[in-house]
Amino acid sequence: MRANPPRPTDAELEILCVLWSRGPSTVRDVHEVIAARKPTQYTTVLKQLQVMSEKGLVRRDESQRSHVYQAARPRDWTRQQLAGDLLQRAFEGSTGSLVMGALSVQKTSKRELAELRRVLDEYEKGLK
Amino acid sequence: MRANPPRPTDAELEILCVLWSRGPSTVRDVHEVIAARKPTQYTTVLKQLQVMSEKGLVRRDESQRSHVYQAARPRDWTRQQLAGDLLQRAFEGSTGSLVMGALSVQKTSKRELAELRRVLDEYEKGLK
DNA sequence: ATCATACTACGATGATACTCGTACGTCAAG
DNA sequence: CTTGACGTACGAGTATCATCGTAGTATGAT
Repeated sequence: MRANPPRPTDAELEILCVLWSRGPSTVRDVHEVIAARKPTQYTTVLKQLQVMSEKGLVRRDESQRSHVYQAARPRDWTRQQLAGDLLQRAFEGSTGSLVMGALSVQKTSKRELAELRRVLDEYEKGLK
Repeated sequence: MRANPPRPTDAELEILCVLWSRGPSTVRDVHEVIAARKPTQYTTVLKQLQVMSEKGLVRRDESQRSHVYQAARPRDWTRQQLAGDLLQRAFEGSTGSLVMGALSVQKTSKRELAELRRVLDEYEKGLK
């Protein structure tokens, strides 16, 4: 149970996504979702969640026979960490470059572009 | 020398950044830059570069006694890969969320915001 | 020729990630 | 009370990452 959790690994992030979308879940719940995409043993997910609990990435409620796990940090907070981390490691802190990179890899529709402008406006409003 | 190189690890990315900024470099060149930030042995950088060469992340010119390394892929291409990868793994492919995350972690100035709008405009122009 | 310097090659080590099998406990139905 | 279904705990195997020490080779200066 470390105080501030480390950057989640690939497998851990996949599990976190499930928890974020489903809310508090049992191992069985998570396993069903994961195994649907890629053949995975139940105990693999279990072990993963135990480790994640150790790291402080998830919280565990043991009051039930089937323990219930939930993400320790909200989705947007974690996303922010990951974006900031990549920003530092690969983009020299240049937000513009990151945005450009994201735009060019994913075909972004006109609608989404408008949405992005709205995001910028909103952000600027909260700035001053 | 794998055909399409895998996602670079943290240490590898750090070295790639040096190569991108310096251009073709010897191990010594790279080591000097790396060691300035964090105490690191020469042979660590050497080994790293050998492995990266094996993976196809860098190319090696052995014609000189001191081998000369250069990044196998251009900076922007790699950045795009990384952004796209994160986009898929953590942001459900939503560019808007990624941008939002990037904005909120790094204090972005008004000037940069204007720059970002320009980036959006330019991207849209090339779209239709 | 000898010697110090600079360079590459490579094995070893410890840490972490990921996966799975096995052991074991609990509980309800028969 | 036995059995089967379901749950957790945990050790172990394999792979990758990151770091470094040692060995050996080439080069240039004395």
